[in-house]
Amino acid sequence: MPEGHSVHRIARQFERHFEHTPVAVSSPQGRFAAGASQLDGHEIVRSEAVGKQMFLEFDHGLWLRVHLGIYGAWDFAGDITVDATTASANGRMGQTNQRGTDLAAHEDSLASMGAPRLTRLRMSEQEKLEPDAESFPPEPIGAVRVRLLTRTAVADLRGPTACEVQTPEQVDATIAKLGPDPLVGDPAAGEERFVAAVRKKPTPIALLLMDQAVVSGIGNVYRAELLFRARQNPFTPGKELREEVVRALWRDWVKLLNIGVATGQMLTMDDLSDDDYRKALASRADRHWVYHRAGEPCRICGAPILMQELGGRKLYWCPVDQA
DNA sequence: TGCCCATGGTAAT
DNA sequence: TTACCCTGGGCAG
Repeated sequence: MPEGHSVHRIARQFERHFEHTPVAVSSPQGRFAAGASQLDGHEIVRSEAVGKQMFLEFDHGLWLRVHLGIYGAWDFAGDITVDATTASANGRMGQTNQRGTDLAAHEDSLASMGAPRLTRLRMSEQEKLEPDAESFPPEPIGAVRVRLLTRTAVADLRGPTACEVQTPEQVDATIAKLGPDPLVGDPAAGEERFVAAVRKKPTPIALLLMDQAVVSGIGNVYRAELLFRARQNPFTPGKELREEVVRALWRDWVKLLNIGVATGQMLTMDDLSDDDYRKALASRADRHWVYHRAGEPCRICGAPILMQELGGRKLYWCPVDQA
Protein backbone atom coordinates (compact mmCIF):
# COMPACT_ATOMS: atom_id res chain seq x y z
CA MET A 1 0.00 0.00 0.00
CA PRO A 2 2.77 2.38 -0.42
CA GLU A 3 1.77 5.60 -2.04
CA GLY A 4 4.12 7.13 -4.57
CA HIS A 5 6.85 8.23 -2.19
CA SER A 6 7.72 4.67 -1.07
CA VAL A 7 8.04 3.41 -4.62
CA HIS A 8 10.60 6.10 -5.41
CA ARG A 9 12.55 5.04 -2.34
CA ILE A 10 12.43 1.40 -3.38
CA ALA A 11 13.64 2.25 -6.88
CA ARG A 12 16.51 4.11 -5.27
CA GLN A 13 17.47 0.96 -3.32
CA PHE A 14 17.72 -0.97 -6.57
CA GLU A 15 19.73 1.83 -8.12
CA ARG A 16 22.22 1.77 -5.26
CA HIS A 17 22.62 -1.93 -4.65
CA PHE A 18 21.48 -3.93 -7.67
CA GLU A 19 22.57 -2.15 -10.82
CA HIS A 20 25.48 -3.23 -13.05
CA THR A 21 26.08 -6.60 -11.47
CA PRO A 22 24.69 -9.99 -12.50
CA VAL A 23 21.39 -10.81 -10.83
CA ALA A 24 20.13 -14.31 -10.16
CA VAL A 25 16.37 -14.11 -10.63
CA SER A 26 14.14 -16.81 -9.18
CA SER A 27 10.62 -17.37 -7.94
CA PRO A 28 10.75 -19.34 -4.68
CA GLN A 29 6.95 -19.30 -4.58
CA GLY A 30 6.80 -20.55 -8.16
CA ARG A 31 4.20 -18.17 -9.54
CA PHE A 32 6.77 -16.14 -11.47
CA ALA A 33 8.98 -19.02 -12.59
CA ALA A 34 8.55 -18.35 -16.31
CA GLY A 35 9.24 -14.62 -15.95
CA ALA A 36 12.21 -15.22 -13.71
CA SER A 37 13.88 -17.46 -16.27
CA GLN A 38 13.64 -14.63 -18.85
CA LEU A 39 15.64 -12.31 -16.60
CA ASP A 40 17.94 -14.70 -14.75
CA GLY A 41 21.65 -13.88 -14.98
CA HIS A 42 21.26 -10.47 -16.57
CA GLU A 43 22.28 -7.12 -15.13
CA ILE A 44 19.88 -4.38 -14.09
CA VAL A 45 20.82 -1.20 -15.95
CA ARG A 46 18.06 1.15 -14.82
CA SER A 47 15.55 1.49 -11.96
CA GLU A 48 12.59 3.80 -12.34
CA ALA A 49 9.47 4.64 -10.40
CA VAL A 50 6.42 6.21 -12.00
CA GLY A 51 3.67 6.78 -9.49
CA LYS A 52 3.05 3.54 -7.66
CA GLN A 53 4.71 1.40 -10.33
CA MET A 54 8.34 0.38 -10.50
CA PHE A 55 10.31 -0.66 -13.57
CA LEU A 56 13.68 -2.42 -13.63
CA GLU A 57 15.46 -2.55 -16.97
CA PHE A 58 17.77 -5.51 -17.67
CA ASP A 59 20.75 -5.46 -20.02
CA HIS A 60 19.03 -7.50 -22.74
CA GLY A 61 16.21 -4.99 -23.10
CA LEU A 62 13.49 -6.65 -21.04
CA TRP A 63 11.92 -4.96 -18.03
CA LEU A 64 10.40 -6.13 -14.77
CA ARG A 65 7.26 -4.19 -13.84
CA VAL A 66 6.07 -4.35 -10.23
CA HIS A 67 3.06 -2.86 -8.48
CA LEU A 68 2.85 -3.58 -4.78
CA GLY A 69 -0.88 -3.11 -4.44
CA ILE A 70 -2.39 -3.07 -1.02
CA TYR A 71 -0.02 -5.35 0.83
CA GLY A 72 2.91 -6.09 -1.36
CA ALA A 73 6.40 -5.55 0.06
CA TRP A 74 10.08 -5.75 -0.79
CA ASP A 75 12.47 -7.23 1.73
CA PHE A 76 16.10 -6.26 1.22
CA ALA A 77 18.93 -8.04 2.96
CA GLY A 78 22.68 -8.23 2.79
CA ASP A 79 25.09 -5.38 2.25
CA ILE A 80 22.50 -2.63 2.02
CA THR A 81 21.89 0.70 3.65
CA VAL A 82 18.81 2.63 4.58
CA ASP A 83 18.35 5.87 2.79
CA ALA A 84 19.76 8.39 5.21
CA THR A 85 18.72 11.81 4.06
CA THR A 86 19.44 15.39 4.90
CA ALA A 87 15.73 16.20 4.74
CA SER A 88 16.72 18.91 2.33
CA ALA A 89 13.80 18.10 0.10
CA ASN A 90 11.23 18.86 2.75
CA GLY A 91 11.59 22.57 2.37
CA ARG A 92 12.93 23.16 5.84
CA MET A 93 16.58 23.37 4.96
CA GLY A 94 18.02 26.66 6.09
CA GLN A 95 15.24 27.38 8.51
CA THR A 96 16.08 27.97 12.12
CA ASN A 97 13.92 25.31 13.70
CA GLN A 98 16.44 22.50 13.27
CA ARG A 99 13.82 20.06 12.12
CA GLY A 100 15.82 19.03 9.10
CA THR A 101 18.83 18.13 11.17
CA ASP A 102 16.67 16.36 13.75
CA LEU A 103 15.29 14.24 11.01
CA ALA A 104 18.66 13.51 9.48
CA ALA A 105 19.99 12.46 12.86
CA HIS A 106 16.99 10.24 13.36
CA GLU A 107 17.61 8.38 10.11
CA ASP A 108 21.35 8.26 10.53
CA SER A 109 20.96 6.57 13.88
CA LEU A 110 18.70 4.03 12.26
CA ALA A 111 21.32 3.26 9.65
CA SER A 112 24.42 3.28 11.75
CA MET A 113 23.27 2.25 15.22
CA GLY A 114 25.70 -0.60 15.60
CA ALA A 115 24.38 -1.82 12.31
CA PRO A 116 26.24 -4.90 11.21
CA ARG A 117 27.30 -5.27 7.62
CA LEU A 118 24.39 -7.57 6.99
CA THR A 119 21.04 -5.92 7.52
CA ARG A 120 17.45 -6.53 6.62
CA LEU A 121 15.15 -3.81 5.37
CA ARG A 122 11.45 -4.23 4.79
CA MET A 123 9.95 -1.66 2.46
CA SER A 124 6.21 -1.44 2.18
CA GLU A 125 3.98 1.15 3.79
CA GLN A 126 6.43 1.33 6.67
CA GLU A 127 10.14 0.74 6.65
CA LYS A 128 11.88 -1.43 9.17
CA LEU A 129 15.60 -1.93 9.43
CA GLU A 130 16.97 -4.67 11.61
CA PRO A 131 20.26 -6.43 12.13
CA ASP A 132 20.46 -9.77 10.44
CA ALA A 133 22.83 -12.25 11.98
CA GLU A 134 21.87 -15.01 9.59
CA SER A 135 24.09 -16.21 6.85
CA PHE A 136 23.75 -14.77 3.38
CA PRO A 137 21.53 -15.17 1.50
CA PRO A 138 18.76 -15.69 4.06
CA GLU A 139 15.95 -18.19 3.61
CA PRO A 140 12.91 -16.65 1.87
CA ILE A 141 10.19 -15.68 4.34
CA GLY A 142 6.61 -16.36 3.26
CA ALA A 143 5.42 -16.49 -0.32
CA VAL A 144 8.26 -14.88 -2.24
CA ARG A 145 7.12 -14.18 -5.80
CA VAL A 146 10.51 -12.96 -6.96
CA ARG A 147 13.98 -13.09 -5.52
CA LEU A 148 16.70 -10.89 -7.01
CA LEU A 149 20.10 -11.97 -5.79
CA THR A 150 23.50 -10.42 -6.39
CA ARG A 151 26.83 -11.36 -4.82
CA THR A 152 26.16 -9.02 -1.88
CA ALA A 153 22.46 -8.20 -1.73
CA VAL A 154 19.07 -9.82 -2.07
CA ALA A 155 15.57 -8.45 -2.65
CA ASP A 156 12.46 -10.54 -2.04
CA LEU A 157 9.06 -9.49 -3.39
CA ARG A 158 5.92 -10.71 -1.68
CA GLY A 159 2.21 -10.19 -2.35
CA PRO A 160 2.36 -7.81 -5.31
CA THR A 161 -0.68 -6.89 -7.36
CA ALA A 162 1.38 -6.86 -10.54
CA CYS A 163 4.68 -8.49 -11.38
CA GLU A 164 5.50 -9.15 -15.00
CA VAL A 165 8.19 -9.05 -17.66
CA GLN A 166 7.61 -6.32 -20.23
CA THR A 167 9.17 -5.34 -23.54
CA PRO A 168 10.22 -1.70 -23.99
CA GLU A 169 7.05 -1.12 -26.03
CA GLN A 170 4.90 -2.51 -23.24
CA VAL A 171 6.66 -0.34 -20.68
CA ASP A 172 6.02 2.72 -22.84
CA ALA A 173 2.36 1.78 -23.16
CA THR A 174 2.01 1.31 -19.40
CA ILE A 175 3.63 4.64 -18.64
CA ALA A 176 1.61 6.40 -21.33
CA LYS A 177 -1.56 5.52 -19.46
CA LEU A 178 -0.29 7.12 -16.26
CA GLY A 179 -0.81 10.71 -15.26
CA PRO A 180 2.18 12.90 -14.42
CA ASP A 181 4.53 12.08 -11.54
CA PRO A 182 6.26 15.22 -10.22
CA LEU A 183 9.53 13.31 -9.96
CA VAL A 184 9.47 12.02 -13.54
CA GLY A 185 10.17 14.31 -16.45
CA ASP A 186 9.52 18.02 -16.45
CA PRO A 187 7.48 19.06 -13.38
CA ALA A 188 6.13 22.15 -15.12
CA ALA A 189 4.79 20.03 -17.97
CA GLY A 190 3.33 17.69 -15.38
CA GLU A 191 1.49 20.55 -13.77
CA GLU A 192 -0.04 21.56 -17.11
CA ARG A 193 -1.19 18.00 -17.82
CA PHE A 194 -2.73 17.74 -14.35
CA VAL A 195 -4.53 21.06 -14.57
CA ALA A 196 -5.93 20.27 -18.00
CA ALA A 197 -7.08 16.78 -16.99
CA VAL A 198 -8.81 17.95 -13.81
CA ARG A 199 -10.52 20.98 -15.28
CA LYS A 200 -12.26 19.13 -18.07
CA LYS A 201 -13.92 16.45 -15.98
CA PRO A 202 -17.25 16.51 -14.12
CA THR A 203 -15.85 13.93 -11.67
CA PRO A 204 -15.48 14.89 -7.99
CA ILE A 205 -11.96 16.09 -7.25
CA ALA A 206 -11.63 13.39 -4.57
CA LEU A 207 -11.93 10.75 -7.27
CA LEU A 208 -9.69 12.57 -9.73
CA LEU A 209 -6.82 12.74 -7.23
CA MET A 210 -6.99 8.95 -6.83
CA ASP A 211 -7.17 8.37 -10.58
CA GLN A 212 -3.69 7.28 -11.67
CA ALA A 213 -4.46 8.43 -15.21
CA VAL A 214 -4.91 11.99 -13.90
CA VAL A 215 -1.97 12.11 -11.51
CA SER A 216 0.43 9.35 -10.46
CA GLY A 217 1.27 8.29 -6.96
CA ILE A 218 -1.51 9.77 -4.85
CA GLY A 219 -3.30 7.24 -2.65
CA ASN A 220 -6.03 7.40 -0.05
CA VAL A 221 -3.98 9.14 2.64
CA TYR A 222 -2.44 11.85 0.48
CA ARG A 223 -5.80 12.41 -1.24
CA ALA A 224 -7.60 13.18 2.01
CA GLU A 225 -4.75 15.27 3.39
CA LEU A 226 -4.22 17.29 0.20
CA LEU A 227 -7.90 18.20 0.06
CA PHE A 228 -7.93 19.28 3.68
CA ARG A 229 -4.74 21.32 3.30
CA ALA A 230 -6.37 23.08 0.34
CA ARG A 231 -9.65 23.43 2.30
CA GLN A 232 -11.50 22.00 -0.69
CA ASN A 233 -14.77 20.11 -0.70
CA PRO A 234 -14.01 16.58 -1.95
CA PHE A 235 -17.17 16.46 -4.05
CA THR A 236 -16.54 19.53 -6.18
CA PRO A 237 -16.42 18.53 -9.86
CA GLY A 238 -12.98 19.03 -11.33
CA LYS A 239 -14.29 21.35 -14.04
CA GLU A 240 -15.76 23.67 -11.44
CA LEU A 241 -12.48 24.25 -9.62
CA ARG A 242 -10.68 27.50 -10.21
CA GLU A 243 -7.40 27.11 -12.06
CA GLU A 244 -5.38 28.54 -9.15
CA VAL A 245 -6.91 25.94 -6.84
CA VAL A 246 -5.92 23.07 -9.13
CA ARG A 247 -2.40 24.43 -9.53
CA ALA A 248 -2.11 24.78 -5.76
CA LEU A 249 -3.19 21.14 -5.33
CA TRP A 250 -0.46 20.02 -7.73
CA ARG A 251 2.20 22.12 -6.02
CA ASP A 252 1.19 20.83 -2.61
CA TRP A 253 1.43 17.27 -3.95
CA VAL A 254 4.94 18.04 -5.20
CA LYS A 255 5.81 19.29 -1.73
CA LEU A 256 4.33 16.32 0.16
CA LEU A 257 5.88 13.82 -2.25
CA ASN A 258 9.33 15.32 -1.76
CA ILE A 259 8.91 15.19 1.99
CA GLY A 260 7.78 11.58 1.71
CA VAL A 261 10.71 10.54 -0.46
CA ALA A 262 13.16 12.31 1.84
CA THR A 263 11.79 10.93 5.10
CA GLY A 264 10.11 7.68 4.11
CA GLN A 265 7.06 8.83 6.03
CA MET A 266 3.80 10.46 5.05
CA LEU A 267 4.20 13.68 6.95
CA THR A 268 1.26 15.87 6.02
CA MET A 269 1.14 18.28 8.93
CA ASP A 270 4.14 20.45 8.16
CA ASP A 271 2.75 23.46 9.97
CA LEU A 272 3.02 21.91 13.40
CA SER A 273 4.82 23.37 16.37
CA ASP A 274 8.27 21.88 16.92
CA ASP A 275 6.92 19.91 19.85
CA ASP A 276 4.03 18.40 17.95
CA TYR A 277 6.32 17.73 14.99
CA ARG A 278 8.55 15.55 17.16
CA LYS A 279 5.50 13.74 18.47
CA ALA A 280 4.32 13.10 14.94
CA LEU A 281 7.71 11.65 14.07
CA ALA A 282 7.78 9.48 17.16
CA SER A 283 4.28 8.07 16.97
CA ARG A 284 2.36 6.97 13.97
CA ALA A 285 -0.94 7.92 15.55
CA ASP A 286 -2.31 11.41 15.19
CA ARG A 287 -0.08 12.48 12.39
CA HIS A 288 -2.78 13.42 9.89
CA TRP A 289 -5.33 16.20 9.56
CA VAL A 290 -8.32 14.08 8.59
CA TYR A 291 -7.21 10.65 7.34
CA HIS A 292 -8.57 7.84 9.51
CA ARG A 293 -10.05 10.38 11.97
CA ALA A 294 -13.80 9.83 11.44
CA GLY A 295 -15.75 11.23 14.39
CA GLU A 296 -12.73 12.90 15.91
CA PRO A 297 -12.67 16.70 16.19
CA CYS A 298 -11.16 18.68 13.34
CA ARG A 299 -7.78 20.01 14.42
CA ILE A 300 -8.79 23.47 13.19
CA CYS A 301 -12.49 23.96 13.95
CA GLY A 302 -13.41 21.05 16.21
CA ALA A 303 -16.21 19.73 14.03
CA PRO A 304 -16.38 15.93 13.83
CA ILE A 305 -14.49 14.58 10.81
CA LEU A 306 -16.80 12.81 8.37
CA MET A 307 -16.18 9.56 6.50
CA GLN A 308 -17.95 8.22 3.46
CA GLU A 309 -17.18 5.45 1.03
CA LEU A 310 -16.47 6.86 -2.42
CA GLY A 311 -15.37 4.75 -5.35
CA GLY A 312 -14.84 1.82 -2.99
CA ARG A 313 -12.40 3.73 -0.77
CA LYS A 314 -12.94 5.61 2.45
CA LEU A 315 -12.92 9.37 2.13
CA TYR A 316 -12.33 11.61 5.16
CA TRP A 317 -13.01 15.33 5.35
CA CYS A 318 -14.03 18.20 7.62
CA PRO A 319 -17.57 19.36 6.81
CA VAL A 320 -16.83 22.89 8.02
CA ASP A 321 -13.33 23.71 6.77
CA GLN A 322 -13.99 21.87 3.52
CA ALA A 323 -17.57 23.04 3.05
C1' DT B 1 -4.69 -15.56 19.98
C1' DG B 2 -7.72 -14.55 16.50
C1' DC B 3 -10.19 -11.32 13.74
C1' DC B 4 -10.59 -7.42 10.78
C1' DC B 5 -9.02 -4.15 7.93
C1' DA B 6 -5.67 -1.55 4.89
C1' DT B 7 -1.64 3.88 2.29
C1' DG B 8 -4.81 -0.69 -4.91
C1' DG B 9 -4.94 -2.51 -9.16
C1' DT B 10 -5.90 -6.57 -11.96
C1' DA B 11 -8.63 -10.05 -13.85
C1' DA B 12 -12.40 -13.05 -13.66
C1' DT B 13 -17.47 -12.90 -13.65
C1' DT C 1 -19.13 -6.15 -9.32
C1' DT C 2 -16.46 -9.15 -7.07
C1' DA C 3 -12.42 -12.06 -5.93
C1' DC C 4 -7.85 -12.06 -5.46
C1' DC C 5 -3.08 -11.04 -3.62
C1' DC C 6 -2.31 -13.95 1.15
C1' DT C 7 0.84 -9.64 4.65
C1' DG C 8 0.96 -7.23 9.02
C1' DG C 9 -0.76 -3.86 12.38
C1' DG C 10 -4.30 -2.86 15.57
C1' DC C 11 -7.35 -4.32 18.66
C1' DA C 12 -10.96 -7.13 21.03
C1' DG C 13 -11.05 -10.83 24.02
